[in-house]
Amino acid sequence: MSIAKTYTPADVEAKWYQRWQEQGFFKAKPNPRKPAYSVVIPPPNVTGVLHMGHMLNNTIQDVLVRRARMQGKEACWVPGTDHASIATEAKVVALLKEQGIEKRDLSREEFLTHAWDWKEKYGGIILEQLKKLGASCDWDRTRFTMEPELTEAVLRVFVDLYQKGQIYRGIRMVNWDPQGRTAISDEEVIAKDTVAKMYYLRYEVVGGENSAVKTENLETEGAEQHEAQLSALTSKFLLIATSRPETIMADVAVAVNPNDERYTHLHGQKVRIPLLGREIPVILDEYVAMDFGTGGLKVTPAHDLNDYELGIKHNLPVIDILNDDGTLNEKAQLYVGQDRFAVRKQIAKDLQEAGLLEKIEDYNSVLQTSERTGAVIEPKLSLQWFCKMDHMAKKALEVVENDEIKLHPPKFKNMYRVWMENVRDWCISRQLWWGQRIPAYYLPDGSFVVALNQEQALEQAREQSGNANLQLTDLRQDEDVLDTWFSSWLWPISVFDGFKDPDNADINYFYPTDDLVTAPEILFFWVARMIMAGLEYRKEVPFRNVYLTGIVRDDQGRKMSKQLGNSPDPLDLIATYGADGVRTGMLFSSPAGNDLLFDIKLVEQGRNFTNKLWNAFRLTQGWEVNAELPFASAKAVEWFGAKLQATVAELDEHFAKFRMSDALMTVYKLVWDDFCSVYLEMVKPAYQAPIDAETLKHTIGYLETLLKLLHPFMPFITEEIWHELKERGPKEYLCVAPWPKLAPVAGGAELLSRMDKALDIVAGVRNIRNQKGLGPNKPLTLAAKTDDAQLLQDYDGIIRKLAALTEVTLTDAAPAASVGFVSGGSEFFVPLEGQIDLGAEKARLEKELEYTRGFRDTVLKKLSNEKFVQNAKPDVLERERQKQTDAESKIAALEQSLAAL
RNA sequence: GGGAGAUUAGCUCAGCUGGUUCAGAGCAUCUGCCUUACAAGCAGAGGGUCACUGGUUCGAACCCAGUAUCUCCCA
Repeated sequence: MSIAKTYTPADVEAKWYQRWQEQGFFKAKPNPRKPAYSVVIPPPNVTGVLHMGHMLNNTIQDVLVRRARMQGKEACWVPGTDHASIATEAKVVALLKEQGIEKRDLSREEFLTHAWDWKEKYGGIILEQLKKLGASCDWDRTRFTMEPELTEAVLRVFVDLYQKGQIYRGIRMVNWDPQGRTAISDEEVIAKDTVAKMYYLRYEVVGGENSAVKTENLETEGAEQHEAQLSALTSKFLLIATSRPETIMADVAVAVNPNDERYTHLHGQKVRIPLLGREIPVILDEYVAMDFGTGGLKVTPAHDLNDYELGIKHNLPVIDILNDDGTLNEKAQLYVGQDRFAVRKQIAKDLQEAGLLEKIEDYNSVLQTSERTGAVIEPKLSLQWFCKMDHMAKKALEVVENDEIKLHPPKFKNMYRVWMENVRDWCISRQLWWGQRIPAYYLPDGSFVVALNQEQALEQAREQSGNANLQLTDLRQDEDVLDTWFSSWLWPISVFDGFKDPDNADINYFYPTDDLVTAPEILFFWVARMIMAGLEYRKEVPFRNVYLTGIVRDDQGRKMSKQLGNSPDPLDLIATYGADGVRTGMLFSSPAGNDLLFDIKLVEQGRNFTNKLWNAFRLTQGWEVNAELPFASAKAVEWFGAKLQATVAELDEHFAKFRMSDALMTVYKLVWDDFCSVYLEMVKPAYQAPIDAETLKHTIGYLETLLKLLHPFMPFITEEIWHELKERGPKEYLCVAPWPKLAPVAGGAELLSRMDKALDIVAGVRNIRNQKGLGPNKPLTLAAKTDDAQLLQDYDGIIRKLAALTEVTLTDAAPAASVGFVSGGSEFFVPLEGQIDLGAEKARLEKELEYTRGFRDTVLKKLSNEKFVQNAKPDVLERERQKQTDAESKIAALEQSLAAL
């Protein structure tokens, strides 16, 4: 026998992954004889490399998919990647820059050539890495959100929604990313708390007394005088608080609340913008908060959403002083060409020198930043394309509310509802090149048509303009591309070609998909919108269950990130601990929706578990069979059969509730505790003694069942052992073996509870061994005072073997010089000549007696409570009575033991 | 500022419609073991006023109210 003592995953993982692929086990096609099970991968960005979040997410998907496959479903896991418009473009731009090439020097086509090169080179890395993890995707179905077919789907949807009036073009305040130089959606904005400065600026009142007041005076005078001076000052100046002094050149008004008595004298007046001197009106609006700042608000419609709305209401002009890159343009008149933040510093100085800066205060505010580039977002008015959300959101909310789609854990339902009820129109245009170009074509007269391709656009344009001579060259396609999510929201449909060919066999069979596994942070970005698209284009939800994973954090609770350097390299982990070890390690601590505090110890635990399994297998391979021997382990076999059945039922329940961690723990304990520590110890023959054929047959059968249950979690080692156990047919792989479906064992509950009692006796003996320092193998005997002699008779062999007893006898009284324990209602004694400490033994018994009496008393108290007896359900009452009986017999046993000492 | 969720052993978490076990698991800890499958192991043990304060109930970790702390979402 030469099976390695330690399992080495590296030796087998690549081999089995290759065989599975060769056998085509991961391939799925419509099969009317089988129920479909499908999952679409959340397509990783082509910019990414595998990180711990992918490991968790894809492990969970693989567990679900592998189990479904074993359950006899046509399991289809569709992989693919996402073109990640802004992130990829940024990477390519940076790479070109390193080579000394500027994007602006390239034509669109030239740039895209570079981008595609980049995608071909790096875009598939993550998918290759997922194979190392064991992901059982149908690789033939690998899709890319920007491939021709999926691009066509995107364009079709754009045209269709435009024709339905769901997509429109309009000037709106958008979130502008000056670094990416593109608009981004509301959902891509991250708010960060920050301490900013509040600048108090003096706007000179036109026609007021034009004498500057020195700030120093204000600071040195007393409070009363200060007030007096301040009020004098307000007749000359209006004090305005702003966190963005660099935007004053874009001011078109200042606003005060009409109810604000401090400013009544300013109604109908004008003020001058500091430094610039331009006159702007004082407008009245109840929107202005009187208790914020000074109660005066500068109105800058081009650079603030609220101001923009005020501007519309009061019919104010719009002055946009910012370039796309965040520098000031000539409309600002001052500081032209300088960056907005540089200007902020400079203007504060200049204002100070001009005596127009009253003071600067710290101020807690929220900084809006770009999820993609980290740049501070600039609210910017621009002409963009929008997709209406209200109608689609309403329907997408309904299906989650009525559980047609279930979120796991359900706590996310609340979040989802709030978002769907407050959703705003979706800005879908991006000022980038990498992505699907918006299929809108502008005519020379400035009007436009929307069409699937140039030919159709030309046709429409001729019709619309009445000019039959219009040529393609007269048309100019919109320069912008679509938001990446505008392609990913179609993913569950487009991967099955559901737009090109809405009635094809694949989509009819695999759609709706079953489960989606993703991160809560893209619940709205992606999940909600897939639901919208599904309902819009298939009239059916895209999936039934959404399992939301947590964020992988380090053991200090910090999010894993490259910058912190606190993330292990997943491939190193796999190389060190094996894919199976890593998979189980990740799952050990990942209840649905909770963040996972990654700890290498858990991966170690996973690795140890594979080794445990390996050694259980090794044990069974070391046995020699003697066909002459009678079946020696009937009790053990019978018990484990019942245990297995009960556990499989429990396991299926965990899966049904998407409790992956609990499911894993259930099998873990079944294998380690019940199978290895108990069952194998029961059936294991003495050293070099042979085993009987019947016991071996059952044991191998059980091991095979365990391998099946483990396979979704640990595909590699289980497949390896499966094939080591015996010669298998060419198609006979564990990967496609049927999932155990066990019928309830007659009297199973009774079998389990009887064995529990027997094992409790074993534990009692072992405890005494430990206490007395006797070692595990010193031969002992056991005397029992019990009403259940049958138990001892039935389990005699097991008890003696596991507790290393030479004999178990019945007795009426405690033997002299023995240590006792109580189990169930019975009393047990281990005679120990010369090793008894009478005092200690007495103390121990008394302690237990006191405790048991206390317990009995609480039970009695309950039972003597009339209201309890009246109100409690019969089974509860019955249990309490049982407790009383058990406690009383235990007390009697203890009392006798004490008396016998 | 508005909303949601959480608080149970040293750590990470279960605990279903209140009632099997005067609270469970894994890890960690402690004790003893290199016992012929496994020291990546075996056997055993200790460890909790279920955040706090009230209330409802025969009975509360669980239901209700308030307080404190934390997390997330939205502004």
